[in-house]
Order: sequence, then C-alpha cells, then structure tokens
Amino acid sequence: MLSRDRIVTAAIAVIEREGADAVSMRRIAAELGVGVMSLYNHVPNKSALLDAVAETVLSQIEFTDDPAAHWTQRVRMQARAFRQIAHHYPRCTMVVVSRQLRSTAGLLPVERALATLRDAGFDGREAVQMLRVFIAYIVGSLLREVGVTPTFAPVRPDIAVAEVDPALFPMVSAFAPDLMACDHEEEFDFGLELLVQTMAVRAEQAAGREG
Amino acid sequence: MLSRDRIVTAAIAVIEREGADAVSMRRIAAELGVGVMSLYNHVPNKSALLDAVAETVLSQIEFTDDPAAHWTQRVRMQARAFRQIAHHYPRCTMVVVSRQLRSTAGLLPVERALATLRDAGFDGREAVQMLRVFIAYIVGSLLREVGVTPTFAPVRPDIAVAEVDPALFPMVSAFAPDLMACDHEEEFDFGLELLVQTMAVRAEQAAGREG
DNA sequence: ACCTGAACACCGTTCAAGT
DNA sequence: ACCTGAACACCGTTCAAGT
Repeated sequence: MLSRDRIVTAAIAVIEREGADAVSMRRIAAELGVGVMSLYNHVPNKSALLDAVAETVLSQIEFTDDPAAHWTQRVRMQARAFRQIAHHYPRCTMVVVSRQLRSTAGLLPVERALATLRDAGFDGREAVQMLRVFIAYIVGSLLREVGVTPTFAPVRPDIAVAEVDPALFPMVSAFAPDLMACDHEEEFDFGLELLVQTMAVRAEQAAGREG
Repeated sequence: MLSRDRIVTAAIAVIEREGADAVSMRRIAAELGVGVMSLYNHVPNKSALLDAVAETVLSQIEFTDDPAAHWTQRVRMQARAFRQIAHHYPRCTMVVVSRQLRSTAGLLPVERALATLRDAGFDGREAVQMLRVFIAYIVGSLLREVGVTPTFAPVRPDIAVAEVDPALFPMVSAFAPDLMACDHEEEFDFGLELLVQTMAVRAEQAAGREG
C-alpha cells in the first residue's frame, strides 16, 4: 500500500543513492514499483515532496543540549546537531537548506536558537542578527562539506600532480597541502569557536549596558 | 554569428530573467534564434556552459582594496566585493558558488584572500582555516540574500497576519518584526565585523607567538 | 568549420478511464 | 479512494546530413 511516508522515504533513499539532481517522480515511482501517477494521490507535486523530504530530515535532528548548561555550550551543541544532517543525509543537505519551511520542523531549531541567545542576554534584534550569522556560517560550512561548494583544493583528487602555476598563484601553490586536506569536523569547530567566543564578548557588553 | 561569448551572455540573461532552474540549452538557443544543436559547436555540454557562466560572473568582481591598507580593511573590502555578485547577478549566485572552478577566475579571489591573511601574520594552516570560515559565512549570507535559503520570517510576505502559534513558538512570534525585516547589507556587515574582529585578536596572538 | 533536424531517452503534470 | 496509461510540453545529447 502506497503512502506519503513511503514516498518520502523512497525519495530520500534515491537522493542519497543517486544525488538530488537525479531524483524524479518517475524514478521514485520505479523505486516503489508503482506507476508515476500513483504518487500524485499522496503528494500534490514534486515541490511539495521535496518540502516533505526537508521536513523529515530536519525532524530527525537530535538536539541534546542541556537546558541547564551555559548558553555558549548550548549554541555549540545546537550547531553540531545541525551539522549531523551533513553526516546522515549528505546529498539531501542542499534540499534541506534550500526549502523555505514554515512548519514545526522548520521553525523549531530557530525557536531553540533564539531562546538560547535571549538567555545570553541579547535583545530581540541582536538575537536575530546573531542567529543569522550562525545560520549563514553553518549553511556555508555544510555545503562545503557535502561538496556543493568548492574546497579550493588546487588539484583534483584524481590527478596526481599539482596543476596550478606557482607564478600566477604563489599562495595557492604554497599552501596546496593545507588546501587539499579538509577535516570537515575540525574546520567546522574552528569557525564555530571563533563565532561563539566573539558572541560571548558581545553578550557581556549587552549585559553591561542593561546593568 | 554564434560564439561562446554570445552563448554565455545569453545564458546569464536567461538565468537572471527566469531563474537558474528554468535555464535550458533549448531555451538559450531560442533566445539566440538558433537551433539547439548549434550551441554544441561552441560549448561541449550544459555543465561546461554553467562553468563558463560562473567564470564570467566571477571575473567581473571588482576588487578595489588598497594593497597598502590595513589587512582588516582589505578583508572587509574583499568580502564586500564578493557580495556584489548577489547584487549584480542574484539568480546566478547559486550557480557561481556551486561550480568547482580551477581556472584563473576561480582561484584569483582565493589567492588574494590568502595573501591578505598571510600579511595578517597567520601561518599557512591558520590562513586556510580563516579563509574557509570567511567563505562559509559569505556563501551562507549570499544564499540567504538571493532567496535560496530561508530568512525564517514567520509569515509569508503575501499573507497579512502572522500565522505562527505563539504558544508553540514564543520566540519566533515575539521577534517576528525583527525576523521579517532583513536589510541584507546591514546583516552582512554585522557578521563580517564580528569575524574581522575575532580574526584580529587571533592575528595578534599569532604575531606574539612568532616573536 | 559551422549549422541543423530527427531521434532517443528522459522530465513533470493533466486528464480521462478504470477499480 | 486509490491506481493507472496515454498524452502533452518539455529536457540534454548523439548522430547523420547538410553547407
């Protein structure tokens, strides 16, 4: 028996196996052994199906940050929880970050983050600004991690020797080893720490202003 | 007379007018008044054409930072120069950031940024890490600005009243006005300043270590 | 060297017909 | 209520035929 859930699950499976560009209504129908048009009894169109994919992946994020912990630690935990998407569903990541969800699954992470930033002592405007900085950083980092965006490694992994002209690009050539290697967790945590620490400085200033 | 340049220009025009999803070889050919297959005399395939689109847009970035200026100011200027893409070619932005270019146009911004970060006193490893943080932030910010990624405004602009349940999402509801309004330049500069300032602290530490 | 139409294997979605 | 095949208007790309 066909159902919305089975369709969404099949869509995620196809995306993870063959990529978000390869996914199609016909491909998903084949995966389920049904005719294409059967899908339309449970999902209005492809766009809504991709929304459902994003929603399902988002709702599986496990936020484990302790409400009693210091807010800086909670921000770190929330950011890392979000990054789990890139681990569990790398090829769905672009779909997740590019769908404009106004559902519970979409707004819950925002709600949590805003609450944490309010705890830090920011007013509404500041909290929203900080949230946007974090989201931008996280989205940018995840897209690099899943290969949507380049790492700027000057050579392709399938090519043995460096191709970049050292005369034209002295820096890129000199730092080729550092550009080639990209430990995604390490790079993510580095920037996260940078952001959390400046944010802590700002929070103190905000608290000082308020008295 | 058809040419690679004319094809790329037409592709950019179509993308800006109708969106990156709507662009097709057939659509571009129609735009130029030629048969689809004529394009293939100048461009090997659609993927290569999109690479050329990214390259053309990237090469139009005007880096105007003064080499004599303080490195923090140069970082700011370079980041803002990159953001101009979102202004001039909003609907090409996703194409630009998602193409893995190893050409001059693709590597020049990286080369400039690394040189600036070296001037700041970072070693190769640190410079690459800082570069990645900046790129992630910029990419994330640009995708928000051009509408690929959500702003998390709790209501749609075409709907007059807030739809979010204040009981479920007290923060999102309370800060709805701040979430609705998003001055992209202001938000971008806010996070940029945050990053530049922590980076300056790190640079001092790096300089201190070195002697 | 450059342009082209026909053809192939794909898309998403509508509609009318089945159960 | 749910499934479905035919049909329509699209894709990117190959190939053989033109100039």
